[in-house]
Amino acid sequence: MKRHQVTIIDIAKELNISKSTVSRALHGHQDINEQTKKKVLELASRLDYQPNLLATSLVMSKSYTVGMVVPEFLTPFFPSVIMGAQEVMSKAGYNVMICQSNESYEMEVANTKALLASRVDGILASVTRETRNFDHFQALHRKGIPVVFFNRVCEELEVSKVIVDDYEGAFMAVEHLITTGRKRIAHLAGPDSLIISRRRLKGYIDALQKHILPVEEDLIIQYDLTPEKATIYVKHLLDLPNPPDALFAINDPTAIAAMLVIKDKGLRIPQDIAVVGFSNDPASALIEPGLTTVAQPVFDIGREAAYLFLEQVDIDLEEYKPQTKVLQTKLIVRGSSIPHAV
Amino acid sequence: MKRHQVTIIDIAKELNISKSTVSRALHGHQDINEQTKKKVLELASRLDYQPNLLATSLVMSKSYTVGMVVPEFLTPFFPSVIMGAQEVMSKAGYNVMICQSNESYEMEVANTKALLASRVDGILASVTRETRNFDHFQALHRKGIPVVFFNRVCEELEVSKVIVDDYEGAFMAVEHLITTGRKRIAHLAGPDSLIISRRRLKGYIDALQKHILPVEEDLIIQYDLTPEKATIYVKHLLDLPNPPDALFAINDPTAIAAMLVIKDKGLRIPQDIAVVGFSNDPASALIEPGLTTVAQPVFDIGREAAYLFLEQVDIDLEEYKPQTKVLQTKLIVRGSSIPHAV
DNA sequence: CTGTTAGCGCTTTCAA
DNA sequence: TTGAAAGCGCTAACAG
Repeated sequence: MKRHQVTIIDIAKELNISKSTVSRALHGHQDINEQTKKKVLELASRLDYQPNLLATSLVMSKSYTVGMVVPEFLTPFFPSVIMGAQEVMSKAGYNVMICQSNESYEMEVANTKALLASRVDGILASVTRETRNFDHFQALHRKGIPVVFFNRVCEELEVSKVIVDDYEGAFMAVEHLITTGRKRIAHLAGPDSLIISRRRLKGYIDALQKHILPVEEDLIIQYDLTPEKATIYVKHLLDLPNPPDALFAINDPTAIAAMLVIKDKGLRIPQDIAVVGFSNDPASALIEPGLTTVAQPVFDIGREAAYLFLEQVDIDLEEYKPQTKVLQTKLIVRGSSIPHAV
Repeated sequence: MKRHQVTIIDIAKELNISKSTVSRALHGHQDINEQTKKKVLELASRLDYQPNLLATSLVMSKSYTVGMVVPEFLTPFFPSVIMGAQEVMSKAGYNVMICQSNESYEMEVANTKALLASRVDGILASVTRETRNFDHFQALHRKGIPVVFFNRVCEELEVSKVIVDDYEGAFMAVEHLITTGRKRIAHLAGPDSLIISRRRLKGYIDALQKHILPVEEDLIIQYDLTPEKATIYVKHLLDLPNPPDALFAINDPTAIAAMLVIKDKGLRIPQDIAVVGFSNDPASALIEPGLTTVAQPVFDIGREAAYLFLEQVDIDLEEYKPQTKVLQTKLIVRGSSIPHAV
């Protein structure tokens, strides 16, 4: 159905010049007659000429496009990261192809394949909660395509990464609970496959130990981050013979799900049980009481990932030493941990 | 830096056959020797051959990619629509390129240009709150590239659209407020440029008139959907000598912003003032009291948009008659309009 | 069943 | 300053 789109050949014919000249005029090469250049530009805009990126990319072996694959984007966390990355990428003349794996390993693999087929110049990725095999990223890396992980990274791969100081954030959060008088702090943790889970868990444990509090196995629950499971496990924790007086959740959605269960049970937050999350999603300020949480510099995560890509895109694979940027977190105290706080 | 990626020529050389044969083997054409086919497939997978979509698209003048441009994706509304569209597009063998215009007209224009440069086969779009000129979409349409609008559509363009019954939704919402005893219902409306604003406003007015309630100019405020402005206008409404006893907001973010202002002022929701939103964002169930709102079938919006694209992609431009799908909304009653509701 | 050829739209030497 | 020619990776007639 498509009418033939305008090409440089159309312009060349119309002007009785060669397509090479048109190409040069369009790109403002130096050795070009001002007259012809002007004519070309005029005609191009009159015909609404749009360069065919497919053709350019093919001949240049460079698409000026990077792929971004995120596990979900219903929560504002990843969209914010994407916006940060887009900001710096578009300034650098790159397009960003956004893929969403929907927390499915298979989708993630399909996404990376599709991006590879589109010959992206690089990939910025955060893996799904079920990804345990990283061959698809390994393959990209072997093919010389820069990969930058952010947030949910793969430790084994020797590529650049941007993460936040999950350990420190978790430590602060739990220490805050301890110094405000909590004795039995439960932790609803993420799956062991995600490094962020392991690091936040470590922060939790170390904070307890620093303050000489016991680390109790049955107060630590690792789960797969599906919302329904969160509800089940929180109920389980509350029904314990000796229930916790505080809960540190791996992320805000988990914490919010927990708060709903707690309120539903008629328990008071924070009097009966305090809750702390991680991420500072906008929803954490809406719920009542406000959710105490660990804020991450979302836009910066995206920006830094983009910078790390740009640093390596035009240099030799061998010359590049992967880097890991660690961004700082910040504790946001609200009413879910301290009565009468905001 | 990029090592040369494996091509069909590499495979052909290795096997001492022609690249056409390789191409045929890869695509399972009928006239191909089972033996050679098997050898090709084996070698291809051994070398981790990935077809170059750029080349294929170029020669076929078809990219099997559609672009989606949305005004924002920090709120789950558009991401959900995207997921719906992605579901049907990927089943049909298409990739989806997601662009986010950040509510900026200029970004939107840039997005469409970039998609055109990537030679997408079609575009599914929802315009920004500031878009008043639609030449960029007009241009696509003239070039024979199918455009499907959803949610925030352009009425003037003769292309397919999917919308929800905004009028009906608004009418139901306001009628609900009236039948639960509200007399002075304010409306925080969207900008006049968006048809959804106009239709929801009309639903509001007609509901009032049906119930013989006056339509008061100073209870209707049109605004540009920026969060800060919402706050200002709600304060203004509350400070009126004769303040409203109910507020119907153009969407949930606006309604939630309003609730925060109202609570901040020490007024009770819904006793002093009832609030109703539009969209049924997840946050509307989290805030207290729960926000009464009009639910839209978000995934279906995306799915329908995708179907409308697929219907027209392979037929002649002249043969296709644009359609408008209107999906139904549903009123979700929560505590912000009725005491003791959920 | 397979190879040869042309061409998709573009950039880039190399000559003129 | 410009044109001719080659080639990016692939598909699709057209012969054989």
